[in-house]
Amino acid sequence: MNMAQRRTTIKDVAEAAGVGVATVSRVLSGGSASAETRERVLAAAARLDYRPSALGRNLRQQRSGGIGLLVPDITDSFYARLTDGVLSCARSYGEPVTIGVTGDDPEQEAELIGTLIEQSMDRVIAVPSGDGETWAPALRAGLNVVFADRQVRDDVPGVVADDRAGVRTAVEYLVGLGHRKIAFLARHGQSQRVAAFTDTLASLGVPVDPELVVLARASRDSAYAAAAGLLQHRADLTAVLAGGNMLGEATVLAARELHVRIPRDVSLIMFDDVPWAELCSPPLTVIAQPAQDVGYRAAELVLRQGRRPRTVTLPTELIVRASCGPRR
Amino acid sequence: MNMAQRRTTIKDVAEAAGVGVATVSRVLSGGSASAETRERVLAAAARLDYRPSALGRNLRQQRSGGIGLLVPDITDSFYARLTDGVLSCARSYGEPVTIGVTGDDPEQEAELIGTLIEQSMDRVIAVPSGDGETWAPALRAGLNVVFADRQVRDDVPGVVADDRAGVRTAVEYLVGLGHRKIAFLARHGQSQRVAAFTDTLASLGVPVDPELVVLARASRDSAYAAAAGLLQHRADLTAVLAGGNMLGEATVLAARELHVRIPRDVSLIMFDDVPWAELCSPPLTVIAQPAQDVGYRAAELVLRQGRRPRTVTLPTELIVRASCGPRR
DNA sequence: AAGCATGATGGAATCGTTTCCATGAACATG
DNA sequence: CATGTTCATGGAAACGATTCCATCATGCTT
Repeated sequence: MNMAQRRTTIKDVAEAAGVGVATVSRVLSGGSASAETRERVLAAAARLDYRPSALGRNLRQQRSGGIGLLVPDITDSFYARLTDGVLSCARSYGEPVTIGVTGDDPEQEAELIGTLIEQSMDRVIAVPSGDGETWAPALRAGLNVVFADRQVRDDVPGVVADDRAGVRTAVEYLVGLGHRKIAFLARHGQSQRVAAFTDTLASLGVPVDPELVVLARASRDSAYAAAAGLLQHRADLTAVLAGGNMLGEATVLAARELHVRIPRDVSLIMFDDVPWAELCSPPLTVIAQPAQDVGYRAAELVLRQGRRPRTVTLPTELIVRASCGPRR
Repeated sequence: MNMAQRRTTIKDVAEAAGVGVATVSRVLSGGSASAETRERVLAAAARLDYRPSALGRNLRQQRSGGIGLLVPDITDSFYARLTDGVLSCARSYGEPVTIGVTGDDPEQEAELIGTLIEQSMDRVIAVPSGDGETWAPALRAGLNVVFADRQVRDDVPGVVADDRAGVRTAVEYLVGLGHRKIAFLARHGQSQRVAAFTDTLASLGVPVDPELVVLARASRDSAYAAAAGLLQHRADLTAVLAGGNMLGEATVLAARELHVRIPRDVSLIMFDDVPWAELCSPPLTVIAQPAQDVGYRAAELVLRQGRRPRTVTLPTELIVRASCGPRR
């Protein structure tokens, strides 16, 4: 049997090149060495196909390479794109990324943080669940954290999309079309967006009906229940703003089920531009968020540990397709 | 400033409990110890909030915890769900997962494998790109690999969806509706599916037109180009089988662009059931694949290193919606 | 030519854990 | 009582890297 042979260590290379281990280490990490020695060491390393063990290095240097990434749900297109951004930045630094899904549950999040600490990961990008209190112990332990998509603590740098502006633009657009009874279908914890929603309505002189703000949990079922309930009980509704692609999906589905026509009966704007928004019938008007950029910038922030700005806000964009019409 | 203080080590716990480090290690990993000592150690560990360093452990034990996961594109719903399955299984074992995206490019794949080896990851789940030759060095080095979704080597266990059966069912369904000119829009490397496609046509006595098998690369652009080309140049076409959700998306988009109506002008069946398939207009008939299960089973395989079956094949299912009609 | 600066080099310590082995105590058995 | 057995325990050696420090050779300056 082809048993796993012992991996080649720095010691093997040193022997093969006829030098000490210190010299090998120096040559390989760009320290000073004579041209001849350097060549011998490099040749030996290549010949033996030597790869330094990250374990040994990290143990010695008291810092794990690699960055941890915590997202609520990798299945959600938004977080998948965010993850893609993180990976693409991390790759250019040669840093491995360890990922975990929190299910938007602070308890699971805390458990995952524990795992990361055990791995000596000192750099973490997270879409935080809950109120951010979960992060207090990790921060005290000196963890280098950057929040993405949501900002729940002032003492942690973050990268977010400008959802306040996104909401404002969307609401202005709907009001401009004559809508007055506009519902906001939001996920728990999107208080920023809810605030922007009511603020904008108020500033446009449209009466705010608190019952038209409906909160759902992160699951598909919860989203559907919220959307269906809204469409059923509020026949006076003329427009819906969905606070995420899952909520948008649920709204389209519920509308079809209940024979509510979009945009003829109600107009719909969805947060986050996903590929299927264009395939939908009608194609959905959306507030596009730069999900990949959010991830990329967050990774930059956590890798360049020098200066750390408070919060980076990336622009959103209203993409008008065909799911909104004038008030019926 | 709250500088990152030294982490508490096993030595600290030993001192606090008034025992040797060996005893602490034994107590914490379930070895034998007197009841009184055990209690003292546990108390000290809890008091100091001690977490053993995975780095130290792994270095000593010559095996990195954790499993590596290599997928072509995390943005693709199929691979995202597969990843979700891997994560959910890995979590129940308490194993961290390090993820990398290959872009379906053997070169990037090789680079990522190198990174994993540097991390001393000895367990890897991969959706292999190319012909699997990339994996020869890693296997020789004793890496514990499981393939997912594609099977490109006989000497590596794998978990795949039964795409041959899926293709057969789909083609039989289309032929049953009267279709004769059926195109297969496939990604490079899906030779299994292509073979199943032509075999099924032949067995049903339908003449096989090699020009109706079109290959695209993994990108969105390439998929669109292939779909558009097919619909433009083959006006005699009556049905399309799309070999993946990106190809399906491209077909719907291209059809809409070219004013080809689905299912009136051409019928469409898409591989992989994604959430938006139901939102599409018309809702898409699909071959559902158990993406999450594929990931979960692959993780089980790589974690239970005992017996290793050759290949696990999971069933696919034809879900009939509204994108197929009788031959026009 | 002596003294000094410079630069290459290797030995050894270190990181935090597990695990081998020796030690000693307690206990049972003859 | 002597001897053997069991068991808890702690010291020390690994694991594979980096890095401090001492050593030595070389070249330059005075």
